[in-house]
Amino acid sequence: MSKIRITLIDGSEREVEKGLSLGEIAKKINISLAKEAIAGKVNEIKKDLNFKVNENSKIEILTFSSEEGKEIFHHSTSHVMAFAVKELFPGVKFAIGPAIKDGFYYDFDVEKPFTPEDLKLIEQKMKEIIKKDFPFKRIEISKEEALNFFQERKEIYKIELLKEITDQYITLYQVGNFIDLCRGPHLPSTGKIKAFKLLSVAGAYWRGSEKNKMLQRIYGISFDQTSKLEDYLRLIEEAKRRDHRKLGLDLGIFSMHDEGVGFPFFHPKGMVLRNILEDYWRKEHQKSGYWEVKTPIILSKSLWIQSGHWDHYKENMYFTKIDEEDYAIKPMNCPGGILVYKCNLHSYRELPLRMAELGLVHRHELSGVLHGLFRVRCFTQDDAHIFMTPEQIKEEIKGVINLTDRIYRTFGFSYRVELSTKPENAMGSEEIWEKATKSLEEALKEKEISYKVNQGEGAFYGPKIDFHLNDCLGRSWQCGTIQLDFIMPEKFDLFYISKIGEKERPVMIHRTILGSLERFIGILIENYAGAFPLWISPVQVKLLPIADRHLEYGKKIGKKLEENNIRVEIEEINEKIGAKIRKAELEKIPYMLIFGDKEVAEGLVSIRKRGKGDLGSTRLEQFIEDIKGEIEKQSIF
RNA sequence: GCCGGCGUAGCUCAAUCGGCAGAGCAACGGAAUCGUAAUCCGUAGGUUGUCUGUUCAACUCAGAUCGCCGGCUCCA
Repeated sequence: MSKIRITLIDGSEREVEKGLSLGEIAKKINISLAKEAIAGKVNEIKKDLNFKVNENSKIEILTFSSEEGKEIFHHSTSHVMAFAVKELFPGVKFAIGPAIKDGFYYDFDVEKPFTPEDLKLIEQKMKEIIKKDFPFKRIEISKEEALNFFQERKEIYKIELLKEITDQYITLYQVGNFIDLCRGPHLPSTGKIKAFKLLSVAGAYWRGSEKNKMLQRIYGISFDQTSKLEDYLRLIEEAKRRDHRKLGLDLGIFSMHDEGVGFPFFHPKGMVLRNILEDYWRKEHQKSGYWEVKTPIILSKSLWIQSGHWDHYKENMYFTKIDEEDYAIKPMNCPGGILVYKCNLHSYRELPLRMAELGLVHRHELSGVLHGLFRVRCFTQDDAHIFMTPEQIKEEIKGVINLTDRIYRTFGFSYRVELSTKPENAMGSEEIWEKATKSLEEALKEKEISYKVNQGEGAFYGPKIDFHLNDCLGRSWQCGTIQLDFIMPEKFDLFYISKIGEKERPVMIHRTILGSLERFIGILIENYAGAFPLWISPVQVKLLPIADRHLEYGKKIGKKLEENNIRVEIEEINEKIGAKIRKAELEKIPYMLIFGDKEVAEGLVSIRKRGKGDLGSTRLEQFIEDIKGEIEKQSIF
C-alpha cells in the first residue's frame, strides 16, 4: 500500500497509508484526540472526519477547544434541531441555521409562532435524535438535481439560496430523514452532542431585511460536556444578577419612566458617580491638550441642512418650532463645535485645536431597541472635535488612541478595535474616502493594534475606528469611536491661515472615548455588579454605631471624613449591628466603620471591608490616611 | 417600527372553573440598646397599566392602547 506524508499543525511530519480518513489519522496521532475529534482541516480546508486523504497534505484535527471546532459543533446541533422541528411540525419551511458566537440558531417559516412549550417538545425530540446517534451524511449532487430536490419539497428559501450558488456541485447533509443544503463539514454523528439547550424564540426577518417575511428563530447552545453547559447557564444567571436596570434602581443610580420613554432620570447617587466620571474625564483631557466647550441643544434647521444631517440623519432627529422658525434638537455635537471654530480666524500655529464637549444629544431610536442605559433616546457624548492640518492626522489619531487606552485601563477594561469603511449613503468623493481610511489604517498599524474591518459601516461623513470594551463576563460593548472627516470642513468653509499667509482647509476628527456617559455608567454597573471601586463609589464609607448612644461619636467622625473629601453616610436606624452591616453590604458600600463603647473610649474605629469582613480596629486618622491613598490610586479592586 | 411573551402594594411574588385582592421584604409606630450579613410586636399601603366590551359578577374572557422583557433591524 502506498504511503503519503502529512504535516501536522505543530510542524511535525509523519507517514501514513494513502486513503485513510481524517478520523483514522486522528487515531494514529493520539487516541484521546480521536475521541474529541469533531472534524478536520486538510490544507486549510475544513473536511468531515470520514474524508479520505489521498495525497501529501497539511492536516489539522479540530476539537471543541478550537473556535472552528466549536462552530462546526454548534452548526451540527442546529441541523439536529431542524430535524426535530421537521418531525414535530411537518409543514415548516427551512431558512438558514448557522453557528453564531454563542451557539446557533435556525430560522423557520411556520404557520404559528413557537411557544416555550414547543421548545420543550423540540428539546425532547432532539434528545431522542442524539441518543439514536444518527450519522451526518454528505451528499454531493449537481445544482440542477438540488434545485429539483428542493422544488419538490417547496423549500422556497433553500431555492433562493441555491440560485446564488455558482458552484457546479452542491453539497447536502443528511441526518435521519432531514436533508439540508449545507457546505459542512459536520460532526460524524449526533451522539457527539453531549449537552445542549434551546434558549429562546424570536422573530427574525428573512435575510435581515424589514421588507421580508418575519420568520421564527430558535436560539440554542451546545457543548461536548455537560459541565460546560452548566457553566454557561451560570454565566447567563450571573449576567441577569448584574443587570444594570435592576441594580441601577436598587442602588439609587437612575430610573426610567413611562413619562419619558428612553430618557433616563439620574438620582442623587447616580449624579455623584456621573460627576466623578466627568471630573476624571476633564482632568485627563486637560492633560492631553483639549479645551472644553458647551454648545446649545436646539439649533436652527438651516444649520442641519448645511451639515448634511437633514438629508442623512433626519429619521433619527427631533424637531421643534421657535417663533415660527424650524429648529432641530441636536443628534450630534459637531455643527455646534464648528460654529465655535468659525468665530475666530485660526493660525496654523493653533493647530491641532482640540475642542472637547460633554454634549447632550437626542436621537429618535426605534422603540424596540431601547434598553436601560445601554440604548436610550438622549445621552451625553464625551465628544471632541479636533481641527488640524492634513499632515497632523496620523499623530492626532495616535494621540486619541493613547488617551483612550489610558482611560479604559483605569477602569480595568481590555478592548478590541474595528475599522468601518465607506457606507452607501456617504457624502464626498471616493478619493477623499480612500485617503481618510488609509490614515486610520496607518495609525492603527503604527500603534501595532490588530483590528477587524467592517466594510461599508462608516458614518456618512467619514470612516471610523470603533473601540469595543470587554467586560468581566466576556461581553463586549461599543464605546469609543474615532471618525475622520474631510467633508464638514468643506461644507462649512472652515479654514486656517497657513505659514505663507494663505487660507487652507483643516481636517476634522470627531471622537468619543466613553462613548455615552449613560451607557458607560451602565457598563460600569454590570462590570462591577454594582460594587464600584472605592474611588467612584457614590458612598465610600458607612458609619455603623453599635447602639444609639454611639451616634454622637459617629457624627463627629463623619464630619472629619467629610473634611477630608470622603463620601460618607451614617446609619441611624434602630437595629442590631448585624442588620446594619447587612444593609450596608447590600448597598455595596466599600468600607464600613463600626464603633461601640470600646472605640468611643479609645478614639478608634473598627473597619469592615465590603465582601471581605472585619479588618480589625485602628485610629481614625490612620484610616483616613489609608483610604485617601487608596482613592488617589484609583484602584479597581 | 416588526415578531413573541408579560403588566397585581415601593420591591419580589400569590389569588383553583369568572365569585369579597393576599404574603414576605421595604415604609411608618412601639418595645428591646444589642459587637461584624436580617430582634420582636403592631399600623398603613391597591380604580389589578389605561380605555372599551362580554357577563348577574372581570385580576381572570375579548378588543384597543401604553409600557416592560427577549429577539430582528439599527446603534454611542
